[in-house]
Amino acid sequence: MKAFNHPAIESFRLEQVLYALSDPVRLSIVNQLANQGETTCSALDCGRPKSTMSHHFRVLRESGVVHTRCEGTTHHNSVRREELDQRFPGLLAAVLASREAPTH
Amino acid sequence: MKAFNHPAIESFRLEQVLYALSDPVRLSIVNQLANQGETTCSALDCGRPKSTMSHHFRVLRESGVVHTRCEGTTHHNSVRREELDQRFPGLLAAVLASREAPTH
DNA sequence: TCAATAGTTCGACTACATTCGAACTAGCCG
DNA sequence: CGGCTAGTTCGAATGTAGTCGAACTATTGA
Repeated sequence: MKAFNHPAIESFRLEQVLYALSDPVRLSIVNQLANQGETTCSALDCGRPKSTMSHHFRVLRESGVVHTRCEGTTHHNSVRREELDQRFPGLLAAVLASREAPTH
Repeated sequence: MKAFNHPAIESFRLEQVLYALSDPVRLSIVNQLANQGETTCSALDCGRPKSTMSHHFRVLRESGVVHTRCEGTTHHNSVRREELDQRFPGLLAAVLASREAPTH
């Protein structure tokens, strides 16, 4: 398959990134990628069909959050950590650190 | 007017906060509140009718981002800085710091 | 060449968001 | 009381997003 067009850092838009991260499925994807490093689409279990997952990966790619590397028929996804941190310092770290509600 | 029900810190949900901040109008509101401190609804100029602004303030209130204090007929709005920072450390700061694209 | 696998794209459906005008509520002041 | 002002709520119109099955593309391997 052909490679994807990933947006350049300068064209990242804060609203778009926040929107991409505001969906539970996508937030779960990003958390898993952040924990496991590069991961294929099918290795993430979100209990949803491929077409749905593909849609969410596209949203994440187009916002600049995720990079997809094609190798044969498999797609290796990773979080664009350095670039996100350069453009929006501290944002990703804050989001990743805020997964769970505090114990009460 | 009667006071609003503001959610408690424990019930803040990350997705909801990110979603609230992912709208340009609401992001503008939050930025203005962060800069100016407590501000009335009408003091914010977003070029939109009252009903639209009221809707956005409600979204911001219900997500926990904004607190509204009623005094007579005017509503004083402010960002719930300490509580947000307690629940999602660094998130608000990162969002507020990321307003503009870098010079290029 | 044929089948299997990984993932995308398309189309349809449903649900929800944004927007705004109009009507409403509540407090203030003459 | 009557009018003014600040802001909410309602309802309708429009747009957009999430979901999924079905069809498709591309690659690997027998």
